[in-house]
Amino acid sequence: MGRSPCCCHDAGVKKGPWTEEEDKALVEYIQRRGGHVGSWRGLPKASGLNRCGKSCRLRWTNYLRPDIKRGNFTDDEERLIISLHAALGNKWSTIATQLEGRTDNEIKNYWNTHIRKKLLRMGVDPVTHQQLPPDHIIDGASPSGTLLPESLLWAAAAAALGGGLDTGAIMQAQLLQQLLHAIGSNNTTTNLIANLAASNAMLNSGGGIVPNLLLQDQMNMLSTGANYLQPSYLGNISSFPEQNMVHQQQLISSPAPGTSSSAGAEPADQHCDTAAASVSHAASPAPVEEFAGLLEPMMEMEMPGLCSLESDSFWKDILGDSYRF
DNA sequence: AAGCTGTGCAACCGCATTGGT
DNA sequence: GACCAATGCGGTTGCACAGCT
Repeated sequence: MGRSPCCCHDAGVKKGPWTEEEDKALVEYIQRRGGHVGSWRGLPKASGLNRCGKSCRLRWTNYLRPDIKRGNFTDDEERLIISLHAALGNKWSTIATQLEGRTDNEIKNYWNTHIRKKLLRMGVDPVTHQQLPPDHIIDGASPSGTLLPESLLWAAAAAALGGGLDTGAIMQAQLLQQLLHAIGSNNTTTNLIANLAASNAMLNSGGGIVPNLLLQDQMNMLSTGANYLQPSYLGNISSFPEQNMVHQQQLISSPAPGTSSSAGAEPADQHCDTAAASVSHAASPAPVEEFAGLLEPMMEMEMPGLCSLESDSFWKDILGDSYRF
């Protein structure tokens, strides 16, 4: 694909930090045009700036735009970033759309300078959001690189969504996580239904994904009841080290995967592994139909808002993908 | 006080993607 | 479908500053 030579390579174009005068010229020019830039490439000439159009765009979108929120990130914002990163990876621009007033560059910087280190300190791989092996925790180096089931699930969800991110879609993906977990664990049907009902009620209770992620009491619910798709360490970010110790102890004392009989109180990550392991060796010819059979008892219950497998191809597609993994 | 080191962040670079012809 | 221009995006760099020795 032919790529045009960038004006940034012109010898006379200024680089480096912007001056107040340049900022003023850029802001005034854009404001004169009612906030509509038109062509960034033509902007420098039209505004009298000796800058690359690309540089102008960056300066505007990352710094000068009037709706940019400055200042420290709140705990809620931090939690949201981690959750979204667990779901989306380094899709900073997509993540930025969920944080009003924050730019992708700002979030990316904050991730690299704060959150990433914090996760490493507590023994969580910032790439996979899974617990690091004990010998990796101290130095925080060399993430496992293994794409774990939760990531695969999210990848499938993201693919099914066509790369878009909307509240309902995330909620569906989260409910799917719950469903897969329920299948993978040795739940009784009653527990399965209770689990699903809990997560479904939670999904239906909020106005959107953001409130669901942010409300502390709901976060507490996650760690004590329903296995929602939040990294388990999100329950209380301020006590990462303490939580890590508890988690380590759980890992040491917990029975081998697949032998757990408790339904709800364990970290979602572990359950996800179990669920996916169960799912992955399910060599049945028609996993989606089999799954539909599991759901049959629930269909007699009142679960408003829970989509049906017959009517929602979203579920079929993702489940199919998940089984293929 | 001077030098060194680590940190945070704005800005840059280059590939990917999109849209028009 | 091929080509090109423009923009979007994520990784990386480099500078300013603070803290430490």
